[in-house]
Amino acid sequence: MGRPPCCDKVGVKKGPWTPEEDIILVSYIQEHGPGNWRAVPTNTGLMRCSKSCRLRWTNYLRPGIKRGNFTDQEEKLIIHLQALLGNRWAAIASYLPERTDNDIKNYWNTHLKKKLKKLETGVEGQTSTGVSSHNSISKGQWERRLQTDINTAKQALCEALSVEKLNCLSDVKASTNGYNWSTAPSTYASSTANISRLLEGWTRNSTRTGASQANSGSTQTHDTASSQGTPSAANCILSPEPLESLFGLDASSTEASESSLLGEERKPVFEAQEPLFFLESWLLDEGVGHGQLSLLDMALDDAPDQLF
DNA sequence: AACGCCTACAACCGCGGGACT
DNA sequence: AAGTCCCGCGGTTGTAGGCGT
Repeated sequence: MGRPPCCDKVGVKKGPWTPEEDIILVSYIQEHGPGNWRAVPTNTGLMRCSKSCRLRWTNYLRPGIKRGNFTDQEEKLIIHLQALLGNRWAAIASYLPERTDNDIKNYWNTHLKKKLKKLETGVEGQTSTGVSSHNSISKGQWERRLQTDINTAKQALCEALSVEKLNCLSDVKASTNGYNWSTAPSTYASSTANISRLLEGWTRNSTRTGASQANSGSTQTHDTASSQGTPSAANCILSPEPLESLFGLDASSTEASESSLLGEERKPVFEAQEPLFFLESWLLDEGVGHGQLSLLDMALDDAPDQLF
């Protein structure tokens, strides 16, 4: 019954990865493609558990990852999405194809949380309107608060998009059609820069062979999202889904959205499947700052096409 | 110059869902 | 059908580097 056990925990190395380990891992993935993580330690001789290998790949070595400072636009987008989705970092990361969920999570915990806290205490004095404070307030209050959060975030997002829209879109497109090494910041660790060079050849090959390759290259770089039935942002950009599937507005998901609005937990009001251009459409069509239709309304309405 | 505190981020841990046998 | 395991996710921790005193 079942499968053989995962990597035995005896002799498993922990702690920071060395450049040598990185190269071994990258070389292996270059040859076999990501996935089947259980086989990685045994086949490479790495004294790491499969989980650790996967984590190292997805959070650090994977091509197409943008490192370094978050832009204002990214920051605002994260704030906005966090207000909408809660701490669903993987879902949020699907809107920022060049950032990993771990990165976003860290950035939220270290920067944005404090930033928002400061703003709250500064602007609103003693009242706390934090995104996580809804547990202590009534449902009606929470809904109104969420509405305010969304409107505020929406305005910020619009500002960000209007300023950096072109850059953003070109970056996103470039990174989805091929790995955008030109955006890699200079602060990227020298060891991984070497690995980047190593990968460069591989990614060129991968993008050349393109989408027909089911198990390697660009189609695998976002396997985290796609393997869970949640198309990555890259996939969404390249092949937009019908609206119904984007918003999950079949009976079950609408029900889920409604229950999320009334429930204890902050859940997404739409499935995290469509990236920036959905948000842009939403902003541009609606008119920011004075739009009366919110995402809450969207979720409650059964007519998604009225948004566009 | 040395020390201690703070910040940022890489990595680990535990859990849940789904796949596999 | 049931047991087992893999994979991915979110929360948390450990540590290195930066900064102020």
